Amino acid sequence: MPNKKRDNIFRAIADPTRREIFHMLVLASAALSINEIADHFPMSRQAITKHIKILNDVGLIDIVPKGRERYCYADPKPLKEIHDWVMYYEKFWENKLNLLDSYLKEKNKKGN
Amino acid sequence: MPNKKRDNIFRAIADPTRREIFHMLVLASAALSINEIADHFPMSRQAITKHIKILNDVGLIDIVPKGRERYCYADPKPLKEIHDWVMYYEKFWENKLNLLDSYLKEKNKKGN
DNA sequence: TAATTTTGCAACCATATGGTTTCTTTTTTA
DNA sequence: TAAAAAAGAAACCATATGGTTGCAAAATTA
Repeated sequence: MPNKKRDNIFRAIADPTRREIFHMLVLASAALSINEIADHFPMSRQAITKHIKILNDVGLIDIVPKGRERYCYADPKPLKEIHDWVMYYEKFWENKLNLLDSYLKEKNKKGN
Repeated sequence: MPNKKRDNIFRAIADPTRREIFHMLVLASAALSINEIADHFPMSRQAITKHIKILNDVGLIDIVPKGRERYCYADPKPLKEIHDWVMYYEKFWENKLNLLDSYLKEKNKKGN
């Protein structure tokens, strides 16, 4: 049973440029237009527009049109999906213990 | 300043098949060989081998060769990178408040 | 109204990605 | 020792991805 929504958000945050756009918007005290965002990146406005569309599709960015501009706002709520996924495994790294460690310890004890 | 290690782990978990392989190994009480893993998926052993290599490269899977087999263990520790990234934004979805919400509220108050 | 600004749309391109198949090597088992 | 099993290596393929450029449309400004 594939979780398309989950897949999409994992994909959305996999790209470093998209994470940077998102981060910029979280830090910004005001909303930023497409051009204002694009100005901070070494690539074309169109490339940024595509990234913004992907972020918007998964709900990480809200867009409010105003005149000829479109103002972008970060919305971190969808990250809860990632949060829930990753927290499931927390106990493992917290313990600093995993199956391999146990295996190697057991192996040493037996001396083979 | 690009964080290559971070980029790689985000990329590694972006693929649903890789997340499933990883999850299978976390749940497994014992280590699993490549073939044992591949048997659970509708694709070829070689495809699975490639996924395992990517997971191994970022440290999410440890591999212990034993005879002609290679046993795989999940190691969730590298997920701390994802955890740290996502936790930065937690306060936002916890608040159920974001810039857009504030903007719209403000807008309503002013009645324009 | 004419020029400028902001954006969208569409075509295009190179490379990355996720998959396949075939063959070889190494190890185990019969 | 011969056959079978596990895995790696390499070539190949279709599509996805991240980028580009050029042009059109809508809104704003001079």
